[in-house]
Amino acid sequence: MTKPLQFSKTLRAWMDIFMHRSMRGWSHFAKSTGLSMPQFSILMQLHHKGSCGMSQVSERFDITAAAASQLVEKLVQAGYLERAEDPTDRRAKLLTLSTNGRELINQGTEERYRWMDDLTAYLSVAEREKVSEALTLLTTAVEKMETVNPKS
Amino acid sequence: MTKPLQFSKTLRAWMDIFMHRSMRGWSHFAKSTGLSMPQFSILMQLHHKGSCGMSQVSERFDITAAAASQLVEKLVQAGYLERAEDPTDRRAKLLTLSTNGRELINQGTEERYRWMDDLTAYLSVAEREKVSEALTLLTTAVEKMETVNPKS
DNA sequence: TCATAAAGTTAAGACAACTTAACTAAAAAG
DNA sequence: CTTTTTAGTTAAGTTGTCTTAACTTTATGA
Repeated sequence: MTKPLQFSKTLRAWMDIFMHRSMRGWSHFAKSTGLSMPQFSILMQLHHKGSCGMSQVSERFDITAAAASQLVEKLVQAGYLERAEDPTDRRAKLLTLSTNGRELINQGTEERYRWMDDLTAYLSVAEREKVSEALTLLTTAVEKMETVNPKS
Repeated sequence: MTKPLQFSKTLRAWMDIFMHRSMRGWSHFAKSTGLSMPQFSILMQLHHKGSCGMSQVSERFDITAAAASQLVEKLVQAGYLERAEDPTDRRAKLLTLSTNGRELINQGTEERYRWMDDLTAYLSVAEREKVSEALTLLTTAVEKMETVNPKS
């Protein structure tokens, strides 16, 4: 057992459930903050990448530089983003989350993760151990994969 | 080891990576089909729930009945959704995915899952086994949780 | 050094997703 | 058997995202 196909099936079953629940929480939270989905997504990207330029934003979301510029402008106005000049290239901008932005994302993350924490109650200690190990395996596997074949 | 806090941390680390990658694939695919995110989300909901009425759509996405009606109308026009009269309540409608709709979602699912399949290459057979077991545990835990405290 | 490319902004307008308001039709309630 | 509630639609108008086009400024390369 646990042939590639079986493995794949398990992954997908989990992913289905997981995605469905995560998305609900995610979009709900975005709405509660008053931010649109595209705006929120940009904050999420910055949360992940740490910082990037305008062009990375337009690439990532497949929109024109103009659209990216306008979305970012709103986020800067709202105080969630800092837009500084890139010292190594004065044409470019360096986008980073502001303290408020970081707080917002952390809070959203918190809410989206809560249901997963609740899962703990439905697992024995031994099961938690197993799950914990397995997810660590997956996490490091993804990291390996990304160093070999980086996509962002 | 594997105290609640540790467990929680592992879950979150995995979730972070997972969400980021999934979302990329998901929104990319939605765009490639020509559907907007709200439209695609409705198809996803139907994929999960099997079928539902108009009011469930407006509840789920926190939009007015009018907005839901208009979005659904487009999806029906595009041939992804069937909108039939509910035999038990002639005011209500029964929304279901059409064959095309189902195909579309399956194809999207396929693409969104591919990177996870690629993960297989970075895990030993023993590791796959562990991960598989763990995800099964998680999946059944969620199912338990949902029967106790249903949210959709 | 001069031309061209690249990063970003701004303005004008297209379009999709929403909203409210006014409606039809069917069910529930009194 | 009226009255009220529920489910959904349609129309008009608002707003936000996105595009193209015309720009400014800085970097690159011939």
